Amino acid sequence: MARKSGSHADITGPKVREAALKLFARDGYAAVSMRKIAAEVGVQAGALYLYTPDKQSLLYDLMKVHMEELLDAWGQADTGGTPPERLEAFARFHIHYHLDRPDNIFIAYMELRNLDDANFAEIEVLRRRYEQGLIDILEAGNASGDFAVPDPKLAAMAAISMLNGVTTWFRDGGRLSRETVETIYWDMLRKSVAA
Amino acid sequence: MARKSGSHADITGPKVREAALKLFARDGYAAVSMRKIAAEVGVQAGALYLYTPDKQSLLYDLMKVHMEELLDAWGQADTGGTPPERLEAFARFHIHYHLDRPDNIFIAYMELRNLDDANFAEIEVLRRRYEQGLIDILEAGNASGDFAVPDPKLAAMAAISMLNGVTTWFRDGGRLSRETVETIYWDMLRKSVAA
DNA sequence: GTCTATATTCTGATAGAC
DNA sequence: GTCTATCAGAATATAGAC
Repeated sequence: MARKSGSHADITGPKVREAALKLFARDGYAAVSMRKIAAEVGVQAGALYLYTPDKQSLLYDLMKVHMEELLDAWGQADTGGTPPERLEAFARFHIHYHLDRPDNIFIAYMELRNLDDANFAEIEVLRRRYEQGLIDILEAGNASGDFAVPDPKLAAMAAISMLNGVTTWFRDGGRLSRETVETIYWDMLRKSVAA
Repeated sequence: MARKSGSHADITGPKVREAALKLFARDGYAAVSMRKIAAEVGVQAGALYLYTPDKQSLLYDLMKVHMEELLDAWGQADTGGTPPERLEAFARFHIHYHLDRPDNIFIAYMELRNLDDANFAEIEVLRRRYEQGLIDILEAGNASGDFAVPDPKLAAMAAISMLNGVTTWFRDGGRLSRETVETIYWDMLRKSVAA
């Protein structure tokens, strides 16, 4: 199949989403205009509407793909074992995955309020599913006597908040390596829920 | 001194900042127009410029006042003692203070990117001063043998991230009381840095 | 001190040429 | 598939009446 000259649907589509992700993460959804996204891609504003029905769908699609990929990746990384082993896997997975995708987590946690009601509800389901995975581990650890967590729901929120924070300050090439950071965070989390 | 009828500078000024705080926290700086702030206050858009030179200054003033009050309040709450005592005071203070001012912390942590460069630099100094207070406690605890914190800077970030998270889900009248939440968070933090 | 009116720029989105 | 041109409305901010 010969590619028609001037036809770039297979390239421009992904580039639009990449540009939107980058700019939404950097400046915030509301502060980014369709013209700025177009300029980042290197097309005119009108051309964007070949790839998305509107700006809101662009945000929703980015979030949905991110959450689905996150859930899928954690499903693969969660290879079982004792509750402490699973918790370590979760902590290391979460930090590692998010440090590789700082823009994604930024919009996933900061731009929820810019989703319209129906889209928000759908993303919220996926977000809660991810949280529930951690809650399950904490409850299993309580049952096995490895953990002493008075409220697994609260502890899960606290743990995720703590781990998420790493993306706000970590930079590759800084004072600490990823491996060191991962280990220190895991150590704090381990002690915080220990029996 | 008789008040002139129709003159409300002493009332409207604070109302403008209150309205801006509320709307910036709810919808985000970029999504809030001067017209919406004016509508919330009950005046016309043009009248706002009697109380602020522009929208950016409104955001900056809110952040600056918040950070200065936060630093001042922690200065009062930090009554000394052993490192574990001071850490407990910090944890309880931080949660308590922020649950009372959810809008303030929301903009302080979410709208930093909407400050222009000069304003950002000034707010960042205040933010780091607050963080440094916690780092000092952790270092004192390492020295006294109460804590075993391999990297106090990182641990301070992790702790603040964890504590900040409470504002994203806590609602008065929910499943858990403030006192319970405060105690559970403090317990997790205590264990996470323990020797 | 607040209003109305306005200047100017930008917004999301669409229509039609190529 | 991308462009130019354009619409209708909203944005920040200012000027001048009252």
